[in-house]
Amino acid sequence: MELKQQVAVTLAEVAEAAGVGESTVSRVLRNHGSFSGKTRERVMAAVERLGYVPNRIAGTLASTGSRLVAFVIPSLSNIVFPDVLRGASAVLEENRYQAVFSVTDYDPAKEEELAAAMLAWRPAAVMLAGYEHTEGTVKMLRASGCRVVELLDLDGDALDIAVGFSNRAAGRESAAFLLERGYRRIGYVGHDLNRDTRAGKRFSSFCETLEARGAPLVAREIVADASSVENGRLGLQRLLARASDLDAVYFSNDDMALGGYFHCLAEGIAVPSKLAIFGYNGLDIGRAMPQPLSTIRTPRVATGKIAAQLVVANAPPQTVDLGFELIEGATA
Amino acid sequence: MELKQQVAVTLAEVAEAAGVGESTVSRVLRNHGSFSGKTRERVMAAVERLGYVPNRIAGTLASTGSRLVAFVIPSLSNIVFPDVLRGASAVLEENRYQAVFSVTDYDPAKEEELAAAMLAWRPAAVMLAGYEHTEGTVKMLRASGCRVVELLDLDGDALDIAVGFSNRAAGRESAAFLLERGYRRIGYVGHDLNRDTRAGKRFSSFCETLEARGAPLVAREIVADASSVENGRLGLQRLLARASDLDAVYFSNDDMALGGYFHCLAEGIAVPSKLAIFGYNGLDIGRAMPQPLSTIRTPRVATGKIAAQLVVANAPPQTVDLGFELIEGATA
DNA sequence: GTCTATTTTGGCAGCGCTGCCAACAGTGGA
DNA sequence: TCCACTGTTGGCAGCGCTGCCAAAATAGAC
Repeated sequence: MELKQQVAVTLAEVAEAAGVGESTVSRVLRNHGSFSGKTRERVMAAVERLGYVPNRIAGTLASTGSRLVAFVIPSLSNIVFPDVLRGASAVLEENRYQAVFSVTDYDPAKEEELAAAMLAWRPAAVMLAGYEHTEGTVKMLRASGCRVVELLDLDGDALDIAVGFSNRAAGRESAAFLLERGYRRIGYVGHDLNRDTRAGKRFSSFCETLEARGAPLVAREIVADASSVENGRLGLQRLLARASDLDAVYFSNDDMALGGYFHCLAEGIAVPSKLAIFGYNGLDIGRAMPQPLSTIRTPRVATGKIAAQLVVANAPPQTVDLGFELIEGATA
Repeated sequence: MELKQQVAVTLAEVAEAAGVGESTVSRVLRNHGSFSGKTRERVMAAVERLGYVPNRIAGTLASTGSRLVAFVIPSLSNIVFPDVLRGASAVLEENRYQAVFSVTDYDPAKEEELAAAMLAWRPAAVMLAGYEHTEGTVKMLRASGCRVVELLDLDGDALDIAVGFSNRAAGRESAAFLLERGYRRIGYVGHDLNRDTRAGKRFSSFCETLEARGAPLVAREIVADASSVENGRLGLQRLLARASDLDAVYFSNDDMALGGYFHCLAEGIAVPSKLAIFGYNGLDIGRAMPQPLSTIRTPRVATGKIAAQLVVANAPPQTVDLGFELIEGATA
């Protein structure tokens, strides 16, 4: 196929071809320092002619900071994280930063391992989900000297920068909403809470609110693996098998809720008159449903965007609460 | 907050602390070359004590190849690409490779720009979606000497490695399926085809097949922006407003199809007796619908996985057809 | 035309690591 | 005891770039 010309063109070769010094080429290419217009042209011509592509590895080593931003995220199946990446990547690309990522699969030990691997690239910042990290991870991040951004959670103490919203508040407001609508026999269908600690926080504050108002959770069904539409459907089916007289169900997220809604459609359970459904995330799909999903819309893309902006601007340590929005749909 | 100890620990410091030479530390850490057990222990103790994190930037510069794999993908909203990343990232992490990505937003010019930025990191491989690249991109990739993997499309000529399936075949089989089921007045609802060239290929071979069998496409509706459930719903609504007597609609993907299904639910259009719906992608959500979605399941995760494996193994140039599976759901 | 202020330029020492090579042990056999 | 061998080890020259500094060129002032 193509012949691998392993030997890439170097700065020195460009300098020679343009008949100038290396540092001059470097200055021209980075548009930094001073040089004459004539020099600039000659350098650019040589760059063009040789097809020179600067070596950022060398550049980063020689200068101080890298323009890499490392994302250590729990999952790519849960749309939340692609959304965050999407918000961040636009800002990063504009500012000529590069996004690197790895996926922990919600495993703190793996997070530690991957964070270490990331730090080896000396990134400008490391972005992580939430506050629950191993001691080792925290120690490493602290010692690294690079910026740390914790995303999508505000219920805890930030290491450096935190951007997101309160999951506890989300759980609380969801409960309050259902109670205000008059639901009293409320159930829950969720996915693995030990791993997804943010879902766990929502659930526990949801339950606390219900109890405080005298209508404690009636039943719950936790599916073993990750959240999905199918698991939501299955979860609701199982929950109703055990507690058929529920009047509302809170789901760990919109995917699960959609599954629950499908179950109701398939079984002819009237929503919300017979059973109300409430989700979490505010995915676009919820708006397109025959009955718009009642849920909480979270600022996922904005979280990524703001996080990236703060990193690019090298902002001081801070916590940014982007809030969330309760969507009064037609399912609860 | 945390004090930034900008000065990271270096190999030399570890060597000094352990009372050995730099190369010895390097050998121990990479488990490469020979060294005694005693030396190993002393080195590891020093590493632990100082909290040393190797600098991969320097390592990569000094050695030949980098362990970076660059993904230049069109979108993160379309679940297809997170799925591919997911498949790849597991393999890459196992092999201590690092994934870097950027998002082109389906813009070839942006792809060129971003590919150039990626090449500056001297990645081991660049992964791109499909075959449609600018001349500049192709030239750059060829000259770079790094592996190039083109994903999710096989209808064209590969630069180096290609992994995916034929979108034309997918369009053809979708058409054949609908025709065999007896549908004759078929419409199409899709999203921006100029940008998503793979959707364009599916559509054109779909139409060709219909025509060849004497039942040309009756009507089509192309929504302006990206695919989404809402756009699918809206698209079908508009399409039916113009052509109310269709008996089947082919959607550009499952998101769009789901939107169409929701429209039917909301309007009381019986599926599939009054109107059949056919999608593309085989998302999990389709299985959980009250009526499972008829669609084509594409090997998205596997595409990422195989691509990563080939890169890790430094396999020779090749084209891998992973095929796809037609799902006979209940909507067509 | 001289002299100073300013702009433009090149040389070169690193950045932290790897890879090569030479030096230095141990080990067993003669 | 000496020799050849295998197993360990350290020194040091880069990898390709940036940043500093001094030198050279140019411009401006008189």
